[in-house]
Amino acid sequence: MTSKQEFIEKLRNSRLRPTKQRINICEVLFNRYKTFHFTINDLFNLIKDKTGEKVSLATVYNTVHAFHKKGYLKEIPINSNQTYFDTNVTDHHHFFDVKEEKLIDLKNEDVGPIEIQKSIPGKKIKSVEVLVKLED
Amino acid sequence: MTSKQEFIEKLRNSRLRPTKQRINICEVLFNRYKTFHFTINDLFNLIKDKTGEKVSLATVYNTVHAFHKKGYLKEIPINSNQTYFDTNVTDHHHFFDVKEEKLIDLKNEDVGPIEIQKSIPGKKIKSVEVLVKLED
DNA sequence: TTCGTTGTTTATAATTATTCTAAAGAAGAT
DNA sequence: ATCTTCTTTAGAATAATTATAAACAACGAA
Ligand SMILES: [Mn+2]
Ligand SMILES: [Mn+2]
Ligand SMILES: [Zn+2]
Ligand SMILES: [Zn+2]
Repeated sequence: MTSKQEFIEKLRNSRLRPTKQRINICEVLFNRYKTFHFTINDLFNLIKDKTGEKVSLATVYNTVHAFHKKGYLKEIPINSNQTYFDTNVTDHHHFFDVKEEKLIDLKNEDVGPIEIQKSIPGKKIKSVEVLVKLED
Repeated sequence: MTSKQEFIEKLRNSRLRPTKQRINICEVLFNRYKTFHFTINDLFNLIKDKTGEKVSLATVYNTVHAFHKKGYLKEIPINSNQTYFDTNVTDHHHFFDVKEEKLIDLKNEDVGPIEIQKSIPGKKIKSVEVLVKLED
């Protein structure tokens, strides 16, 4: 996903109007080779840096939540003062470098298949996530 | 762990003075048959309910952090507005019922062994936690 | 293209979990 | 008892996130 046209289509397909702000956010989030792990604040700053245009913090929050809801972003469960998101929405797991406060992808094959043997009546499994904390 | 004397010893062993407040908190946290998953606010309210004595919120925070540092409590990585803690400090994993906002223990045998095949130079693994989100 | 509608952005305020501060109090040692 | 050190506490400060509501932009129909 690389061109502005594609972002516009992507937004249209989700019934999100393709505004200048959302397209800029798409550029920062999705115009990359590698997966991107970020906090709202990371993103907020990168938008200014990479596009030269400022988007209000409220819009960054709104858009990230909209993309999350549409399945374009994944929320990574860690305890931090800030919430982390991930552009890689496939099933995968993470290292979290506690000192650097950085997430690193783990491929499924790096972890192996996880079979949950217990079940709770009336509930079904929504996601299975492994978090591996790293220290020096 | 059941008697007040034991809590006093436990606190002394950790070089934490056995104050009335800390002992009350121990009663609520550790005088139970089953593991206990809680937020600071849960605990704050339970102390009043179960002991009849009020402990200030700041002390609840201080004590939970002290116990966490001493290894008497485990912090559970989930994305929530509040931080969850666990009196079960053994290696184990969790279900998180997203609707009820409740944690449920998973025994290691319910998940199976997890072998991380990837390593990061200069870093070592501190913990491996599986979080299974549940929906209706 | 214009117009009315609906969705979006924004600055700013509100909320809320958590941490900090500093003074009063309690525990421990001598 | 006295001194020191640790602890508790109310309240203030911090900081991430969410809510508000007015200005603005995209859309679709005329
Ligand atoms: Mn979200
Ligand atoms: Mn802690
Ligand atoms: Zn990832
Ligand atoms: Zn547990």
